[in-house]
Amino acid sequence: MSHPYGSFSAQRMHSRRRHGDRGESSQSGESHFGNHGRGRGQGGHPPWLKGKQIGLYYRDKAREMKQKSTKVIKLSEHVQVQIERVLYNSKGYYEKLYNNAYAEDTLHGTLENKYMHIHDSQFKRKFMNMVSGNLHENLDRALLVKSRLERDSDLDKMLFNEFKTATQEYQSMEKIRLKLPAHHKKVDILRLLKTNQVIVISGETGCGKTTQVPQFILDDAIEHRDGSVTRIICTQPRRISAISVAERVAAERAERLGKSVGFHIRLEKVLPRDRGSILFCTTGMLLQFLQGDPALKEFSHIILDEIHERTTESDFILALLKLIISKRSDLKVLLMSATVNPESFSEYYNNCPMIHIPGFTYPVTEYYLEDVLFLTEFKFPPATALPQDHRKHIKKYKQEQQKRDEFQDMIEVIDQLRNPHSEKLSLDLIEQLIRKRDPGAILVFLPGMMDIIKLNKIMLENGHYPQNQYVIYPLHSRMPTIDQKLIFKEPSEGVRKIIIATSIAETSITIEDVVYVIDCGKTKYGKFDLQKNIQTLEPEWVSLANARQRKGRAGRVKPGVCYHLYSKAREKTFECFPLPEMLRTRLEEVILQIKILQLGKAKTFLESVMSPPNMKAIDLSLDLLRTLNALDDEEHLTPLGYHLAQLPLDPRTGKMIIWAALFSCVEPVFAIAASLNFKDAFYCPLGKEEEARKKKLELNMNQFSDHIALSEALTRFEAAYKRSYASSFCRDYFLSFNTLKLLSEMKTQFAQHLYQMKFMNSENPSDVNANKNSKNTVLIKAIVCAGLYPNVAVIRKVTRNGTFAWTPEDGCVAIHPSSVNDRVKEYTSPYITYFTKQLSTAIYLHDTTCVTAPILLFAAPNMSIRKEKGNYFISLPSSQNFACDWQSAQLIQKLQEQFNNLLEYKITHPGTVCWNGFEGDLLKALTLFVNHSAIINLVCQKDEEMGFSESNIQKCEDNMCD
DNA sequence: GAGCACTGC
Repeated sequence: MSHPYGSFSAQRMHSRRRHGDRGESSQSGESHFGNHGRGRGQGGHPPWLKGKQIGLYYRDKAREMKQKSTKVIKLSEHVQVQIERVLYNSKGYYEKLYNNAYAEDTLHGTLENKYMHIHDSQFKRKFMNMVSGNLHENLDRALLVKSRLERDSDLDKMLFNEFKTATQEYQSMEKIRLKLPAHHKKVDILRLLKTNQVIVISGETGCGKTTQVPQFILDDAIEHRDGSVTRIICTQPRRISAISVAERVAAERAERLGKSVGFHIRLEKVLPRDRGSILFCTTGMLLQFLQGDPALKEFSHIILDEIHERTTESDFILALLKLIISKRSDLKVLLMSATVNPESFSEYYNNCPMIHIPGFTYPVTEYYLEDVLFLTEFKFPPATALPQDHRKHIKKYKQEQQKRDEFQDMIEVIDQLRNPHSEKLSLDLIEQLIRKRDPGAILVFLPGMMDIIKLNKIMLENGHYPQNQYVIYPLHSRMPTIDQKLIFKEPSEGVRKIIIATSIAETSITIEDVVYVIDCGKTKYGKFDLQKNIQTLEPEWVSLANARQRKGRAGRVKPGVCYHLYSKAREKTFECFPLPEMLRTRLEEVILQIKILQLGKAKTFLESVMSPPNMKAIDLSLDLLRTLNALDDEEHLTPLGYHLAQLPLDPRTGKMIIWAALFSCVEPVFAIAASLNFKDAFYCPLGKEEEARKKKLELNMNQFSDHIALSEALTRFEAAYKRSYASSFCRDYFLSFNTLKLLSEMKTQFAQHLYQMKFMNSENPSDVNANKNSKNTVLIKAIVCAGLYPNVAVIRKVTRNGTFAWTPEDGCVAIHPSSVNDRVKEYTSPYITYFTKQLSTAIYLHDTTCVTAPILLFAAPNMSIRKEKGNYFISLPSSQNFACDWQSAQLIQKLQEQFNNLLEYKITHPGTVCWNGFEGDLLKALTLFVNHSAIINLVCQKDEEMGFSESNIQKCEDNMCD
């Protein structure tokens, strides 16, 4: 019987001969010239060479040196045999499964033909419906289906009677409700709603719109015996607010959650009764409901709250609701926003009516930088970079004014404002301002963590803030708040509370007793730079809306004071609102949503949102989705895209968990996917940064991987949780208990999804059959790399200032100091894969895993083999090249083809892997391959070609020092 | 030597 890959033998001979040739010539080179150094003084080239020959001699010698330092990929005999065996068995395997229907029919146009090779199954039916449907047909179809909101007169009567027999508790709560400003608008709102399908309600925090408006509607419906056809949904941008608002409303109705009021957020819900009820949920949750209920037949009223925040989710739903209401004339929509520009929402909804609820807050006195400078007599450091004539001008100006003593202070202030430093954040100015305030809690807004750390340090070290008189709380999403409850309480007599916060204190965290707000006027914005094609995070001036929100934080319990640390003139340059999120972020997930809701072409739909994103941004995201094989050339969802669109994950991490299910290693990969998508649980504890870093290094277990550290943290947390010492574990390792708890619950959610998709046999993420390879760290890294591919960088230089790597798109990048791979003495491999790359003070890779060449070859979707001057190279789409042994390269490529076949089959025929058959053997061979300890170096490209010269690294370092 | 803030059947 002839070997199916018999041709390999001949080629092997061929390749050996080629290598032999070079071997001989290099040997002869050595023997001729010995160990001569390069310099002429040491002998240099042989004396008999002349002119051009000398040049050629050095060229060849350089090549020779390069060749010697380049190690070549060559599979060990053992691995070769395994791969060859699998390849032998692969012959005809998928053709048989596909019934030969596959090759010819993929060429023809219609979708039915295109996916003919997929066997009839539940998956195929669902998938075909999805790819061939459109929203209008779906809405028409959905409207024919009977809704739960059918009139039921008995129920109407029952709800009415229940409502009329209000308890004492209800009545006492009602007294408080009647005092809210919203109450005075109750009649107007209900009247407006009767004659209009859509209305806009504006009002500041404290006016009671969020808690009262849904109740106005519900109570009115019940009183008019419409309870059985009323179900109100009210969306909130944050999980916490969905819960707390629901709790508040239930309390006002003297009920427990779950009767007429409930909430639903990811991983947690208390649902109210089906009818005659209000459901508070996160905006993302409504988006999920839309997948199963495109006409929103389950609801009579949709209330979108806080739409002025312009999140991607609320902007998306605003556009989608416009389509839905045209087919559902009985659906009422209420858009609720702060008083910033409610007109824009009205205009977007065909000039629908607006109603304003005045808010109630105590007056807040505002001061600007000029006032603050006057007050503190603060001086900025001298401006050194001022143009000469400018300085002369000031001098002259000052001389003229010198005599007018009464204005001297004012003039000095103006002089200070001319100093360019007045535009920069001055922590010293803030500290002096804090020191001179009268009693009352102070809230300071700063742009980022470094500023919080520095200000905290200044205050602790300058001796003006003794612990018995001051208590300082740094507030940042990545910092543990030492005593979470104390921060909300009034401190004891004679003690001053100072909170140093980021924009987290603008909306997410409310501290009631704040009297003074110090607003530095800057915040960090995450954006997407289309020109440079990179995510950025840089401090910028806040918008007027943010500034107003910050000011409002001072007047919650009594009149307050707000100090803006920018001039009145600077304020004139501020934008009215922050840029809508949809214009700042990548659009892959939005596009997948458009596809799963069957809204047609991404560009067409996105043109209909309030602030349509740039076409280039859409193209970039479409390109990535095609690279990931989630969309095809006609922008249709592929079978993989269909799965990915249903997962509550970004598509790259979604791909990761599907692969993990196939390779039976779900626990660690779920942990990593959850951490990358949600947030990692590592805290940055003030003053204990080094200790925390050591703990993270310990969890990395010498694997050179932040991702492994994330996984290990969750594994140990879960073990600790079972034995009830999770809290102390979190304390010891500087981890967030709440984050880890949520991450752990997300793992279960992923398992449920993959179970429904049939990639797992159990809804339990710890199921043994789904975790056969969970201890295989190299495989975990390989799957992480496959999900993150082509995010690969090559480490080039470790300096005192940091670790620098190279990526094809950006050239020089730096590894973020929080990564376990920052400034490692010796890396196991120069390649690192990463999830987040962000431009701040430098281009940083935030989370990294060191990966070997075999892992990269495994992660890449394809590779090419080329021959150059007698040597063979494997080239990857992510720009790495490896010198290789010809036969090994062939085997690796064939193995990859077989793996791609397996993936395509599995994705179109969801199921778990049978480990005792061909599939199992193939995956085992791949696992063996990624574990191959091939000692392989990067084929040395010239530094200049990589854009990686010494001067470039220097530039990178200089930027960082700024 | 450093990551604004959110969110998902």
